Amino acid sequence: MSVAATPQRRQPRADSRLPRILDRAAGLLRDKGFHGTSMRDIAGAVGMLPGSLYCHFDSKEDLLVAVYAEGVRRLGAAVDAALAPCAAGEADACRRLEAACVAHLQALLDGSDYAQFIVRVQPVEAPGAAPRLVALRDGYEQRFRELIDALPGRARRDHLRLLLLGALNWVPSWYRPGKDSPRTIAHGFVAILRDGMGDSR
Amino acid sequence: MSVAATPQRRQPRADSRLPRILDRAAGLLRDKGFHGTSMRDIAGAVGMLPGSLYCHFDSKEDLLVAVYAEGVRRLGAAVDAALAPCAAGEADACRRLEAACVAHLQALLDGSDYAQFIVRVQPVEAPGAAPRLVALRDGYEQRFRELIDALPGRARRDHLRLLLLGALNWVPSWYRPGKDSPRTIAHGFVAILRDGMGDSR
Amino acid sequence: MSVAATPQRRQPRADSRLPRILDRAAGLLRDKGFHGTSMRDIAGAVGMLPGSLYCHFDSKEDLLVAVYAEGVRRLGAAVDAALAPCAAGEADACRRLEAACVAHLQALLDGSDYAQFIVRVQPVEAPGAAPRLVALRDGYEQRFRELIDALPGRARRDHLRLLLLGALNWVPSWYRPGKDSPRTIAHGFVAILRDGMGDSR
Amino acid sequence: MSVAATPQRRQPRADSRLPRILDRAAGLLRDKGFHGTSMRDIAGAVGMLPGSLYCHFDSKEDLLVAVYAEGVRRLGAAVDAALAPCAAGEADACRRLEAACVAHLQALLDGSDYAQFIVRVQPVEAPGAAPRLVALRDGYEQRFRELIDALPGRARRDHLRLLLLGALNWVPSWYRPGKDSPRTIAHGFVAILRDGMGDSR
DNA sequence: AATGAATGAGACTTCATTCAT
DNA sequence: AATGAATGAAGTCTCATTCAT
Repeated sequence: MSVAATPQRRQPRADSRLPRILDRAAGLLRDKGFHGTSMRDIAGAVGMLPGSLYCHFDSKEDLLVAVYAEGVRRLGAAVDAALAPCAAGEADACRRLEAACVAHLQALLDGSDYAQFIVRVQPVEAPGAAPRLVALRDGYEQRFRELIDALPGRARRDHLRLLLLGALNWVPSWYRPGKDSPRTIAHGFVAILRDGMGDSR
Repeated sequence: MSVAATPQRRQPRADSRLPRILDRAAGLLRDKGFHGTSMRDIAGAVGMLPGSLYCHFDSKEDLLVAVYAEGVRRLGAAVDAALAPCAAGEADACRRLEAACVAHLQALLDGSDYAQFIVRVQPVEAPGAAPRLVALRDGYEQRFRELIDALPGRARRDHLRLLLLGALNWVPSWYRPGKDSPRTIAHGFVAILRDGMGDSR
Repeated sequence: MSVAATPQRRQPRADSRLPRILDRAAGLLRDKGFHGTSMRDIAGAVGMLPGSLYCHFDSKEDLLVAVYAEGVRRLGAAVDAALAPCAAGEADACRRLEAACVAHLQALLDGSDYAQFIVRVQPVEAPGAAPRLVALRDGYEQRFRELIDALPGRARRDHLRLLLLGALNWVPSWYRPGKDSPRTIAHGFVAILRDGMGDSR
Repeated sequence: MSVAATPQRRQPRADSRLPRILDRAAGLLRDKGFHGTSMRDIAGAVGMLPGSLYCHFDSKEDLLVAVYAEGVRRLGAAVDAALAPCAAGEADACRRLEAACVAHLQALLDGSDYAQFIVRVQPVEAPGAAPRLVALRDGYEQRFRELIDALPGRARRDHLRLLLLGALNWVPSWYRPGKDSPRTIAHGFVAILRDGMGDSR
């Protein structure tokens, strides 16, 4: 009786340069956008030849999706970690939202290149990748959907969520380090939403 | 013999193709961004050859600035027109802001391609044009600075302005025609800011 | 009453390099085939840069079609010239066919690069161009269809035509200059077809 | 204790993938030519990686020669099998040629990919392999040289052979299955050569 | 015998821009 | 104001091939 055919290993080698590729690509894509970043740029930043990138990705759009997925994974992990200490009882709903916003904004402003890359690159720029990017983004934003649904109050949920996420995601376009910290900004935004403009202290 | 010497006109000829160039460029730049839109694309959309664009602009970045300037001019005019009926007394501050937001958002969602182009193209994409783009944008946003400074309430003015403008400018990335109208969304956002989430009706 | 808008001239400039491009491309394509000849090769042979070829053709396949069309034009003209002196009466049918075969084979062996290029490049090599190539080739071969239909005898017309054209077009793959001349070969082939192998003198 | 020392087998292992490589390569090379077929294509068709092909061949040209040799072997075997029943007496010379032509054309049209590959790929496409390819092809065509030398009649032997083989090899470029069978075409061609066009029945 | 990653060259094509006409 | 042709660089991607594992 023969042994079953041993499956050929499909797992990457230990010294794979793929993580480095994703990291550098995230930074370049954040700075210069999808069309402004060339495969040559990315390869050069990792110290490979442009063609070598195609050992890891079938196309530039596939590379974009891979970076996006890694970014969403990290951003989601950061928010989940910030939420972990707080229980999910309704009494804490507002505090939980605030914690998530702080984590989101910190990732966006202080963190690695991934978060800014995610809010900068518009799916429409890469038509072949757009559906996958939108799905990834939706998966992440589901967290905020649930947090906001758990809030008390009578404001329309969708308006609240879109107002908040839009405002947060727009911050990198005017943020300058050294003034208000991400935490301060996030607190300020949530306070305005909680109390309205007349009563924020 | 001619009638009284006609002063030489300084305004462009009636059949100039420049306005058409700006219009088409606005649409293409909105859809595909600065690096994603080629001079060839723009020329083709107007029915000229790429080289002919250089009769009107010295470079692609100059063209970008020209489109941006025209867009800011239109957007500013739309907001100014919306504000004209309301006096500037403090009593109306909140209503004036709301009118401006509605105009801004309508231009962004219903209007021509210019407004979306302006909120989509990031100055950083075109380094040589960035300072001029930022100056133009700031000139437009000055209106909101003044409107918000005129508001009563204790909330931080800069937080309020950045929260509001960020949220508004982010709308095109999720807006789908046929659901809430731009007016409804603008009202909703301003209501949340005015009253906080607990009390919006 | 205004004059009609003068149509903008679309005709090429007098010193166009397009004919040279076609000539050089024909030679290279004949020698190395479609996939074996690069745009770089062609551009280099004309003394231009690769990208400059795209002023004249939208793609490599379009260039191929242009060379093919020119080749078919020349080949057709050569055969037509050879047929011009002979009247089209049935009595001459066999002589007319012979004249056409001689002209075809001379073009194929002595003539410019175009004819050999045509019989060497298979339409299937360039899928996007294949239908156009086949149409061009059919247009040329129509001459032989008519010549053979005009022959007396009971042999199947299609077999005769395909036998003859196939044999002629295959000649370049074994022909060596200095032995039998194209004229001699053509005469020999036609004689065999006319008389059968037992009686050719 | 083992039975009489088994001589070490020199023949390839039963599970070798080499035959499959040759088969798939023949099909791809027939369809797309030497330059149009990549090592990646071939590897992919066999389910291996491109580099793995170099376990079997030192270069792409060597692979080409191997496929060509296998094709010539098969084609020769088919013709030899068709000739086997007929004795080699002069009385049968014409019938023997006809049998060989039928076998050749059947292999070319109905058979595996090898025969079409052989008549399609021109030795000149792969300079490093050309001499070997020509030698292999000549070895095969020697059969037809002898068959035609054995014919009665006064027609030039070389013209006859080249006319016939050229016409046969050109058939795949116009053949469409469903109309005349390979056998019918071969019979038609040989009849024309035997009797001339005036008398074919 | 085969893999997965990499190489270095080169593929086709497009880019912004120039310039004589 | 516009054209048509050209430039030189750069774009994404594929090529045959190598090699440690």
